[in-house]
Amino acid sequence: MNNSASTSNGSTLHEIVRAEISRRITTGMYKPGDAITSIARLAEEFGVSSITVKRALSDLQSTGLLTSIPGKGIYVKDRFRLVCELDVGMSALGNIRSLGFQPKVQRISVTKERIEDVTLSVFNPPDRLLLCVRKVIYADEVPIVYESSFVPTNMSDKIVDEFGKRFIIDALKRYKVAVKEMSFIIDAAPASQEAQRVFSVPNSYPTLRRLYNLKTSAPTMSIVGIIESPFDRLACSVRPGSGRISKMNKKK
Amino acid sequence: MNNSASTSNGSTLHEIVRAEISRRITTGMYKPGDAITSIARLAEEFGVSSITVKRALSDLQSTGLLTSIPGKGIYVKDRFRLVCELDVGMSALGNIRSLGFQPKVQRISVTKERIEDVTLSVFNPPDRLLLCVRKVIYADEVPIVYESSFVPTNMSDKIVDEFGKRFIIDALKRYKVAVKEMSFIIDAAPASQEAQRVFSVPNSYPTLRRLYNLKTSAPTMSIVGIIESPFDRLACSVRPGSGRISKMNKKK
DNA sequence: GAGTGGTCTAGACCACCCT
DNA sequence: GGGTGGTCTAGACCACTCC
Repeated sequence: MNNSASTSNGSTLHEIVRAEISRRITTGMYKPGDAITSIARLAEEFGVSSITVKRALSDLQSTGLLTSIPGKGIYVKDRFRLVCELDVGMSALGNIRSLGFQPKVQRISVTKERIEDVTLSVFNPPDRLLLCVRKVIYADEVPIVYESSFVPTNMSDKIVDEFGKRFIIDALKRYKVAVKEMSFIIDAAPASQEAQRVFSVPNSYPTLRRLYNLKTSAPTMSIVGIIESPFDRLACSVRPGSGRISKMNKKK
Repeated sequence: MNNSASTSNGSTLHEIVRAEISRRITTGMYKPGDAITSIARLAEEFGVSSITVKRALSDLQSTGLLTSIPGKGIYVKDRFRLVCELDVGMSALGNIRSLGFQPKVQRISVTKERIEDVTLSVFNPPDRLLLCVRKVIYADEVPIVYESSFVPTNMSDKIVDEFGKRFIIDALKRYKVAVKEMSFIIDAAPASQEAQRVFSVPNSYPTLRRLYNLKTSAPTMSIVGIIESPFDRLACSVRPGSGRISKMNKKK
């Protein structure tokens, strides 16, 4: 390549190309929303094969810097991320709005199915047919959340209908259902197949997940679910209660 | 391919191959620790080019199912994940031990540097030279945590030395430094360059991160840092204080 | 030396978008 | 029709491991 050594020492060609494109993004030469130079041009410019450029750009899509639209070009992604408190993380609609974004909820499906996702088994959910509500939440038309929630089949239709319109917690609140207990597991994971479609991200795209288990009284029931978000669109803030700090390391 | 339609309908060839290999792992035909059939053999078996097989296997490495050792073969990864409470998440050594794993801490480096990572800027850290302690924590010789912590340069050498041997919180505790305040941001992110080396994972591998900000009294200081873990090795459990649930949705 | 995974290339084909 | 990204292929080369 004519751009000798340029940025960062990645030994391989596609690493060098990746670093250079990455540099052009961070320095603002390629701006968010813009299409970058086409693969063919880049291959010519760098003096490498087009496949090597494709490899570099593919990696940059996996790391969230670029996104491609087949037939059009490869674009620099907008860079904004919401940070929401975990406590209200499940009722982030107000949170989204207060941050200056326009929230939107779109129900994907309401089905009856068994829980197959193994990660939810940490909550020991019932192994029977449950009502599954799936929805997507947008901020300014950008999808930031994909949620699947599992509720008992005898749940009132009215409440289930609400589930598709807002976060579970909000829906329960509207119907005065008291939440008795609530636990979370937070983890990261490659985007699920559905999430890949919804978020337009490639196979191994990192996502932040919140798995939850709610227990309500009056009526008594257990609700579990998964909230999945692209890593570059949402983060959680947590401020452990100060009382807990002193309890730390009490194990065994 | 002779294995007609096999599993899951991915339209493209490498998706079909990926699904089939994935199936062989989940059904136990390829077992954790085992080497899978070589690329050349798979290409022959499926009747596709070796590059297509490589693509499929590469994707499976990105999703944590496989790991490769150049010159030897491609192996099925062991599947175990620690779930630790966020409160004690930073002093997980006892946690690791109580789960039946042998913990080990390895100090990587102690340097003086400015904070460059933009994600830490949410904590408004001081923009001056800080002491940076980097370390890796293992469970049964498997690296599960890569931590970078930034402390004031006037920190006592003895304490800094402790930082390299245990979690920050534990080190402070040992020296009776009181933690006044503590806040976390939890997010996901593609593995950083150093994490890729430490964890032997590819470029876009999903990791779970805990960014923290500690404020201590006697002496008064601010400590920030990042804890990075492979998504398939660690998750966090959080149980919001029950008092907080009632406060939910109070926004605006 | 045979086998392995990883990189790189040249070139073909397709589906798509925009005139 | 010309440009774009995405898939697939055949084949070459390298560094590595194991015997």
